[in-house]
Amino acid sequence: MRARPRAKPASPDARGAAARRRPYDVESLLEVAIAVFNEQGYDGTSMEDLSRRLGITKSAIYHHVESKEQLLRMALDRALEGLFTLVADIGATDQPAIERLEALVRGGVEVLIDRLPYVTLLLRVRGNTALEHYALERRRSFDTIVAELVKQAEADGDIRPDVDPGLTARLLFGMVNSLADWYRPSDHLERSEVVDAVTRLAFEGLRTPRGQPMGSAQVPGCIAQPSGLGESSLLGSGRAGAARGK
Amino acid sequence: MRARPRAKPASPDARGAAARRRPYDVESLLEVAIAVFNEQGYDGTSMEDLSRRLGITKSAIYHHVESKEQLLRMALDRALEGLFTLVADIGATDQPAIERLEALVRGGVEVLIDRLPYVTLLLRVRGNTALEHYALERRRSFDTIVAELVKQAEADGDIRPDVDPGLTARLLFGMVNSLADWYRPSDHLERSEVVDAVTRLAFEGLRTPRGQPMGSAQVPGCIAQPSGLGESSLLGSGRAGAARGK
DNA sequence: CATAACCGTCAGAACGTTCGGTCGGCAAGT
DNA sequence: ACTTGCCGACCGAACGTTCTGACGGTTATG
Repeated sequence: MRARPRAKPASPDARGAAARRRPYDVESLLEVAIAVFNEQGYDGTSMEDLSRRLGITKSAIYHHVESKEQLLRMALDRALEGLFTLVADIGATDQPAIERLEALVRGGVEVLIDRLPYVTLLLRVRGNTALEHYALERRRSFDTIVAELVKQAEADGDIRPDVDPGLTARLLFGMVNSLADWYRPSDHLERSEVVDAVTRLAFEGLRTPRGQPMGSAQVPGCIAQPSGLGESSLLGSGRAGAARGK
Repeated sequence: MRARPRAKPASPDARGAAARRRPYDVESLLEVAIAVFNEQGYDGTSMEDLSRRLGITKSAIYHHVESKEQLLRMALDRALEGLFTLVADIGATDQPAIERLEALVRGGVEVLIDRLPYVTLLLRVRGNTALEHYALERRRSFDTIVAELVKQAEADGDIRPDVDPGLTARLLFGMVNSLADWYRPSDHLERSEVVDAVTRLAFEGLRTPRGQPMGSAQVPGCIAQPSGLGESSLLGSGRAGAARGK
């Protein structure tokens, strides 16, 4: 039943299709592979899935690439390289912590957008294999850098002291990293627009600026919240406009 | 049919182990399964992995559960139920949008923490199967609700108008959802502490409150930023302490 | 109070399928 | 003639799932 010797003229169509398309190299193949990984998850993507998307056979993939894991490794390396280049650039400056932190956030958003597929993959790694474990460790060391910057800025009195620095750092970059879950370059949402939005929200908060109400709704400028300012704004905020309710 | 009375000593060890342990039911099995899913990813977890962790065989799992996917479905349902119960509760009130939004954020953090394993799984779904696609749709409809609340609060003049509402909403819940990536109940980090931290950061920003500097470092209270307030705080903030730079 | 019927729980051994990966060879450009 | 890009056939292992049946405990009956 089995044991079909060898040879065969093969179908000329298949060859033709391969010839007509621009042949793959490692780079173009990687691009597609990572896109599929991000759609279906790394574990959820089989080499056959990849081959189908590439329009070539599984074995053809192995002509360009050593293993499935190598594809992942290349992606993770590019993501990590982007992040650590960023911290190196910022570390070379001598601004105060708060400004370095802001630069880190802005730069973080830029790296995330510029290398979206790579960073997306990095953010989803769970540490199953040795490679993933390594990537996870590097990522953690990046997070530590952020946390220490936050701590320093807090010591400088430049960011609110009523939240734990580690917690702040995680939430801050949690917000940044969430970009990977929804940002698509095709949304014609400018990179700079996102950078500004993140920076504003993170540093100034989403509530209408107290110092200078913009447009309508005037506010008694600069009112001092009753010290425990965040407990609950449901009472005593004295805010007009509350009656609007839809 | 199966009239095989007593006979066969078989292996006493294996049986004994099963008998000595409190037997599994769907609930206890689900708990372990979801923990493993969250460690290794759903696709990265085989039924054999599960059986190893449970201390029973693969076939024994199928005595309690119809399929691997059913385990996922149960988890996703619990996560979604938590989120939509929350929006139902909030929808029943008639507070202004900004306060409902804050309640949604606080409640979102609480749901996420209370049902951490379930929500974590939900947040990692990529829409491969029909089930995942359904979960993804439901999640999207939740996000839409958030976005509309943000839009309304912005129309009320209660949150900053210089950021697109959809963008704001995504970033806001991006921050909330990032909890799933690092929060562990064992960190003895109180739930309420996290809720407050998220709320403060999201609504007031992480910069030291302008209206009322706490502790040291005085700030010229209530200075009016030059209208385009967020462009870059590197210049002109007039902040002292900048000299500290480590 | 014994015992037989029945139940939930699980092991063991398979099922067919799909996995990541290998191999020999063909076609075309240089 | 050699390299580059690829195909089709194939492998052993692992996958999710199913089947048969053994075991301990409960319950109903005599």
